[in-house]
Amino acid sequence: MKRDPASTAPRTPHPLTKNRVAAFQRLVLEWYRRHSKHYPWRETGDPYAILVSEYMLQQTQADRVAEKFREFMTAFPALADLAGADTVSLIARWKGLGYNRRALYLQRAAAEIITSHGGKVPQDPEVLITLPGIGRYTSRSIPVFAFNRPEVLIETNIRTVYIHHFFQDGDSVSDAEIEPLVARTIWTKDPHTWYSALMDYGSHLKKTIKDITARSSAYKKQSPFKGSDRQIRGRILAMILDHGACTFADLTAGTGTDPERLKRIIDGMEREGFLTRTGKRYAL
DNA sequence: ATCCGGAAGA
DNA sequence: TCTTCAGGAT
Repeated sequence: MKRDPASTAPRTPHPLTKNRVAAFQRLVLEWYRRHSKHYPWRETGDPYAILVSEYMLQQTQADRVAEKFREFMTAFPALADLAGADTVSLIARWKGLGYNRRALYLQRAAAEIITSHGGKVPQDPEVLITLPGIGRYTSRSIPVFAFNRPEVLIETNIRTVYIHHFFQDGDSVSDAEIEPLVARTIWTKDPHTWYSALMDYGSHLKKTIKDITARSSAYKKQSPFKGSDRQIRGRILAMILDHGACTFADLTAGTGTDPERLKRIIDGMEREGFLTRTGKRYAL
């Protein structure tokens, strides 16, 4: 059933009374008490570790991040280790997670934290959002999970919970509609636990019930990966990781890409800081 | 509104 | 084979 976009009538059927808030919190927390998953970033009090995990978790399944996170933290145990790392070992440790420029952003953020914030991960979302690779969501998720601050968080799993519970028959539900509900229902006694519970529960709902996320206005279908520029970019990075510096001819042959297109892609990667050209060879 | 990865489940 | 993923930058 489609909702009239011009309608401004609230579609939440009942006002969010204290009793209803408490009941919702009990439901989520009780579910979490029985089904909580354990992740390495839930066992640390180190804000740097939370920072790393939040970058890795952007658009990458938590179950897939867990092992990569452990390896990454072993390779770069502290902020300074990451800030001083060479690009090869950085990208090598990131390999498999996808969206590799998150690794570049993360390293630049680490450097900025050292040079401009006294080596301490900032607690204020308005400060965090100035760092590269940190947007609306991550600027709040770091304060929640590193400092247990009661910020308002909305991501795909949380969205799923609120759409399922408060917009039963709603279609194209916007984040603007969800946000006040999230704000009103935060379990302020322990925001870290609260949002962990919401995320695990939302993940479970998505596996159980079909197409909840499709009812969000934030829902978009992705463009195909096969044959895309980002597939070529992945191949370029893999080649250089495996063989070291490569010539343009190496890359055309190795990636099976016509020169004109490859040139355009390489130029982009140079601008982003993935590649440096010395003479005829491209390296990380 | 598009682009950015690549693994994993269906 | 198709879909999704603890989003962000341009």
